[in-house]
Amino acid sequence: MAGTAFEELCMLCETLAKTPSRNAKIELAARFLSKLNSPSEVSDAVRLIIGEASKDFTLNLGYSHLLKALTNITGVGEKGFLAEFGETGDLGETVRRLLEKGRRGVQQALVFRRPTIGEVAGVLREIAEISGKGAMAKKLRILESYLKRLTPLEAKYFTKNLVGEIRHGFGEGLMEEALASAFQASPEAVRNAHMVVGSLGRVGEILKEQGAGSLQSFTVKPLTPIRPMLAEPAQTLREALEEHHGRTLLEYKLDGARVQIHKHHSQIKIFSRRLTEVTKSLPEIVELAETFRGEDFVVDGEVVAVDQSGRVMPFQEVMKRYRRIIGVEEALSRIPTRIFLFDIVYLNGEPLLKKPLTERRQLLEKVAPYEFLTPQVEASNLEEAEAFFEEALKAGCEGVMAKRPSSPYSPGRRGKHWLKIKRQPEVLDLVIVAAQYGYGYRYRWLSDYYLAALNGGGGGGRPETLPDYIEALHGWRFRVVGKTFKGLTNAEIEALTERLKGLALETVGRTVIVRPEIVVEVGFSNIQPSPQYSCGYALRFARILRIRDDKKPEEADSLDRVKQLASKKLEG
DNA sequence: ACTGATGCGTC
DNA sequence: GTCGGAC
DNA sequence: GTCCGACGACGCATCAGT
Repeated sequence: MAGTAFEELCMLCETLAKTPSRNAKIELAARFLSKLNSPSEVSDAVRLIIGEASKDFTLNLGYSHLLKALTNITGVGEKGFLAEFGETGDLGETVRRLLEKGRRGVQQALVFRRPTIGEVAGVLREIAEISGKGAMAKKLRILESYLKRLTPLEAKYFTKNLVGEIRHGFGEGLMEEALASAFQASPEAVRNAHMVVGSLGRVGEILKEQGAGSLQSFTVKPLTPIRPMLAEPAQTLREALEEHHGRTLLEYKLDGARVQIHKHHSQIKIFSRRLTEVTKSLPEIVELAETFRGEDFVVDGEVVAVDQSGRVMPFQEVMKRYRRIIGVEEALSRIPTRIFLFDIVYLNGEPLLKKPLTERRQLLEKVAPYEFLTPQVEASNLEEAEAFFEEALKAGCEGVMAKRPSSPYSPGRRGKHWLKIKRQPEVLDLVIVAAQYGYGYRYRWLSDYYLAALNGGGGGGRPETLPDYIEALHGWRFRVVGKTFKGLTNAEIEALTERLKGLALETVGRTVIVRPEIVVEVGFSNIQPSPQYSCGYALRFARILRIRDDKKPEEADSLDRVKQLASKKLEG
């Protein structure tokens, strides 16, 4: 049977982008999916529609290579490219327009038979599989020749899949619904299968091949990762207690990396939050898991870096271990890690997803020694909760988790069963020294802001990076400590854009350097040592709390204050 | 053998 | 990871 | 309540260029 044209999928996506109603989107996608010919076509289509393809296999092609390829095809330089990009803020749309202008793309495309969905997915897969010496050149050659044979519309969605920005408001959540509708399955069954299988494309394939009934058999099993359960943010402990009807289980929220440890007979595998395998990076955790009781299990936890005395180290430290595959042995002794387990979802042949948390915790305690469990208490009033929260902060945590005692383990879902309560953000008053035009729906606005502290002296070398250049232009009176795009409403961003344009000093690419006049109150979770900013510090999770029109730039916080806060944290 | 650019995955 | 906004 | 899109800093791996 002939495959379905990729062009049809592109037209669906165009329609999805124009359709605001979620139900209508689901209906459109479902109708499309149910028309497809084969399991593999459903799989490919699902991936290409929601941009799962670029996540499923790593292409190692991004903005720069795309620009190179496009320049080779159409002769447009970076300037022309940026000019066109500035019109829409969308890479895929930019490619479409440039090809249309060039005409060459169109005419070439007419020579060829229209590619099918399967062929397009195949090309992406082919690009992903290239590695080794000369890989980038090879990837570029394929990209170029393929862009040439595509129509502008096809090239638009090919590009979107390449860079992983589909931007039609139709993501995983709605695709689950669409698959359910297309193949007469219940959304819960599809969701459940997705949690266990990890890839929606694969779920679609199974649905087409074996029908809705086959989804029932999907459940957690060792050595196959499942999506980890997630938590929803909550502001206060009081809120958490109320949500959980006056009784909640509190746990340390450690600042590390999520791990899922599987044991099957003697084999151990460790998976990350996004289900990539990190077993090789954490040999000491593997060794430890071998000593746990139980033939088969799947446990969930957080791995953190610790110092020689066992104190929890900052997040950056654990990242030096987490995905390392070169020099693991050397790093092993330099940066020891420690595991804190908080859940178990499978034990000796039995899935535990539906069992209440309290029961799972009891089983976990039988599998792993106490010292490897995340500290947990039951709190039934605010005093108990607050005491535990303080204790958690003293131990170097970001805050606590509050979990409903009766809750099941819902893989991949974020809900009120698990709440995370972080400590209050720290606050600084900083100056906006430059701003960058946004992407997607924010492309017309200066939506991303360079934040700077007053300089007490220092700096003044030769500018090497854009932040350096900004600082130099301001006579090194300010030092950039981070960037943020968060915290303002669209209306505020729009208004701020106008103000900033009025303060413009110089434009570099999509960045506008401005007179340092606007002071903003910035909330953040942490100050980290920065290899990127020449002042040596950077804010983590910065967001604007409010614009401080009552403050002059001279009244902003100083870099010295930043340093003080950073060192206080280390002692804390 | 080393460095810088680029991409990806962690939070 | 956080945030605002749309459904 | 749920989903989506817009983007932050950082560390590691890989590849290209020298």
